[in-house]
Amino acid sequence: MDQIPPERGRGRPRTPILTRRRITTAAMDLIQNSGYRSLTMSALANQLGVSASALYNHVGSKRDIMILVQDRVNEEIDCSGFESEEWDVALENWARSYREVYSRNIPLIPVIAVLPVANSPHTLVMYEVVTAGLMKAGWPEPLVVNAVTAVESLVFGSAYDATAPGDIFDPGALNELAPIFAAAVARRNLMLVTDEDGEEARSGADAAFDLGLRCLLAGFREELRTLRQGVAP
Amino acid sequence: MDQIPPERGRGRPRTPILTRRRITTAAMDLIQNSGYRSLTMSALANQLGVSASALYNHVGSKRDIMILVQDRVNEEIDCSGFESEEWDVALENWARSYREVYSRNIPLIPVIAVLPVANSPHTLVMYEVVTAGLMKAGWPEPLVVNAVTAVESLVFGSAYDATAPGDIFDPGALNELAPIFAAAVARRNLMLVTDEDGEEARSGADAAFDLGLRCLLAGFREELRTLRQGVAP
DNA sequence: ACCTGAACACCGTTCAAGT
DNA sequence: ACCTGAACACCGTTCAAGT
Repeated sequence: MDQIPPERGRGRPRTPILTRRRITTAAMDLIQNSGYRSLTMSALANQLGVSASALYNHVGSKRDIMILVQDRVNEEIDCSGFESEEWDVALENWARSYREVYSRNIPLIPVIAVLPVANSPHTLVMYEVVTAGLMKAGWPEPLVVNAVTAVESLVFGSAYDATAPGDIFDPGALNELAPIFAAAVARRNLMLVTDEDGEEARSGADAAFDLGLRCLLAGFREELRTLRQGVAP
Repeated sequence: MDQIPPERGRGRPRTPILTRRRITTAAMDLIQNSGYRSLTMSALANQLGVSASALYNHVGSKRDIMILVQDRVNEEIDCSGFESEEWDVALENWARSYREVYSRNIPLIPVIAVLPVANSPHTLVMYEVVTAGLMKAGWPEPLVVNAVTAVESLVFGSAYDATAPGDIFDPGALNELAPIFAAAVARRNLMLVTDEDGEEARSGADAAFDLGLRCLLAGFREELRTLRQGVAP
């Protein structure tokens, strides 16, 4: 089936030093060790023992590398709940894992959010698992993609939030511009440390995500119930 | 009350060419006319008839300018619903306006999402209106900030989504990796053009945001109802 | 086909020098 | 105090030249 490609020219074929796989792995290592800020074409080339211009024999741009990284990162998202759990529990677990992964990979969000899913195999497999799980649970086919997208939107927004400084809502010197808001922020912060069942203090971002996800899922359940009763047009 | 500041040195005080206000306005003009990509320090300086280094007498960095722009952009968000409407209707209108504004200002999202609200007067006023509206409607004080944050997270994620290409979910050549997902995407697309009450085709991103916002608000209403009945610990 | 090294066209930012 | 002009330390990307 696989034919040995005909050799063009006279030289023997040489095994290339670089492959897209190796470039992706090196990029992941670099990110893991020194963060996205240090992922530059020359740093990446240096890590691979190669000159920066050599990378352009295998990828078209730095954005291409981000896309490769993104597909690999999506493998870390846990979809296992859809095998055994109820759809709403599975969806919640998936959303939590999704948020955790992207709060560690914030610079990927502008990339993935606008990126066609074609050519991203692991991403597609993830969507397949989630879609199949929802449809098996009786979700109507035309709504599934919208529901998944809505959860993703909440996840991306919340991932940003998770990386924000804890005092992001402190009004500071402009306190008198927003007294009611300032009081609510203070009350929220108090709540976070003295949570009834909480030995451990949660962050405001976590509490907001918890509330949002819980209410979104409650709304989903209600939506499904309404649709099943059948609404006459 | 306002005293004329004492003159230091011998020179008479000169009126500066540049102010933070003027810089912000020029930045907004530049963005409006040629987009965020063309907002560079030298282009901005050029627009103001000044050299790039002069800007650093008034702002510490380009990020500072983004923050000034962001506070001005937030003025465009419509909060008027909280004056007259029910809290859920007002919150929905606010979220829709918020998303519309930020889908035109995507590059601000990474800035605002992580930005302390202090020193952003218009942003604070917005939060004040929303918070006051929710609390007047009976929302418990410790939950208000979390609810607002959850809506914002959905809004930011959906704003990204709104700028994505329409065929973002087409599996392309990897179709066989995700057959169930591919079918659901096709079915969704069909739904969009043949919507029962829709003369006008909506985008998938709009449909997803509609579903997400509707369900989130339904969940909020249920949460409030439950809290009002009082749950004994 | 694949890699090197030099060069290009930008960035944001700094700083001595002027007034 | 505020602006200029030159310079700095980077970026991603291109391209002729080598093998």
